[in-house]
Amino acid sequence: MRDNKIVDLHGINVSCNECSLHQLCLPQSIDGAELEKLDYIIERKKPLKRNEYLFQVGSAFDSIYVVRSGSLKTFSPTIDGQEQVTGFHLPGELLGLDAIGKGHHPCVAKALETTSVCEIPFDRLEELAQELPTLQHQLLRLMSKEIFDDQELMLLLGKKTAEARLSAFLLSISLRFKQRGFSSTEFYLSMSRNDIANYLGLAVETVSRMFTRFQDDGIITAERKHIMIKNWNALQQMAGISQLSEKVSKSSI
Amino acid sequence: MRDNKIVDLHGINVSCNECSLHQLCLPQSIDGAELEKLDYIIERKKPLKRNEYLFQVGSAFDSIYVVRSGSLKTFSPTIDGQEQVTGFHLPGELLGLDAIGKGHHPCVAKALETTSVCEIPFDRLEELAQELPTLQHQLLRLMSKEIFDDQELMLLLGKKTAEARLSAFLLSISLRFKQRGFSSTEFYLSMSRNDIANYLGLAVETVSRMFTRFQDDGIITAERKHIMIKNWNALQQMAGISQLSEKVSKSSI
DNA sequence: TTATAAAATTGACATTTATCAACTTATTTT
DNA sequence: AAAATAAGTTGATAAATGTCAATTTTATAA
Repeated sequence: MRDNKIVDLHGINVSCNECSLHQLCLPQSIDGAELEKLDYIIERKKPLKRNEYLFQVGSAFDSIYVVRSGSLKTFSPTIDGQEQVTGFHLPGELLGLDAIGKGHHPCVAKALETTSVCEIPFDRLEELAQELPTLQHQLLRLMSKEIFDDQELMLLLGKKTAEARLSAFLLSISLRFKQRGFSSTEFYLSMSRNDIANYLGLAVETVSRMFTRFQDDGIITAERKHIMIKNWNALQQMAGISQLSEKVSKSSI
Repeated sequence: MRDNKIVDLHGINVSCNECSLHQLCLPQSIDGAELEKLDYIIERKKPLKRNEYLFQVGSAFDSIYVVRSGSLKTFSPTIDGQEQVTGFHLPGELLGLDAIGKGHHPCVAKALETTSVCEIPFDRLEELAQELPTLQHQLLRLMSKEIFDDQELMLLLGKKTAEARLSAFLLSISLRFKQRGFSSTEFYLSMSRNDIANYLGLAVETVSRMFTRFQDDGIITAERKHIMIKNWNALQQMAGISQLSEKVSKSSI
């Protein structure tokens, strides 16, 4: 998995400068010669096909990754040989930050669709951050955002009812798309119902039933993976989180 | 809350050098003159009494905190005026890392008992990290550990049954005590059953019943807040996580 | 100390959700 | 295109959990 050749995507040299995710990513705060330095250390790997792995449990940590397009899920194996999904990763989001401390990845990252990522060798990033105060600052901000987002998700998983969990999940996905300039009311879920159920600590059947119920109530339309949010307020009401939307929209990261 | 005077605890000047949490904390990787610099910027605040706040939702972020003794819970207000507990913080653990990105605290931190913390002004820490590569490295490691731990907890909250959640919770607390040199088989839970239930997304009554069931099955003894773990394997079995213990014990942070 | 309030436990019951099974609809593969 | 496989949906039922109420225990205040 990790022996993919580095390629110029579609024959062009994709630089941070031209990247649509620039604002969300590390280069946000630097420019000119500094940006070139960062650009230089970033490796752009051959896109992953669906079900290919970016890294495996226990594999050595040496890079963090930014999703450029597509999406991945991360999961941990459980005692009974199942997997437990710990997260979904959309364009502009980082992967691998949980591995810095231990030096190896605590989870598996698997592409949910054709997915391309930027690979940033961490030791070189650290060196660069030592040189460039604004880069260090941005790196710390991004890690803080990761912690914040994780806590947001714990808020989601701490909900008691299936209704509250699924609606909070849909809102969360929706807002993440919005942050990246995509529609927040119409999108495709790249993960299966099974993955969603697993992630939310519910049975697949319960998730399926909730989807049909939300649809019957006119709150969403869900045709397979294609979701449209019809009644945002109702979703928020059910999710029962006061500041989910404000929190995220206030975000300046 | 934030206007507490800075005091020398019990009249002695507690330095990082003498701190029992040294190994877990930021100074781990530095020494001598460098340690003095760090020591200099750290403020040791007057201990918080039970139910006092370390920070409130929306309050300006300018410091991160390390718990020296005692414990705190963090929580977010929900739409219906309730609180949702997002974490418990034991000695040696950091607070406030989720606020760096936004510049204000997204949750409330409240002392569960008499609690003392070290306050580390973040801008000064950033400056110092710019000077000292090993400190930058340690800071990144600690933030990574925070992300890792959060994901561990999402694994916990993703469990379907109350049994699995409570046992995973007890194991998690136990291992955190162990990491800090306390007993992993006998400890006091500083949080109420209500806080535990809230955190785990369960009803208080369910938590209470689980405690009695675990006790009847000889897996633990629980006398109010005093917990003794009698059958570690059974707990692990119920938690259904394969590597919880190994993961944590391998931890070199 | 006594009085009062809060926290924890227990029981009865209603509701929700998981499980099992059947079936339909997509998606791959041959 | 047909066959095979996987994913998703729906129904019936059992099990788990939430809710309500009563009670006991512990903590706090007068």
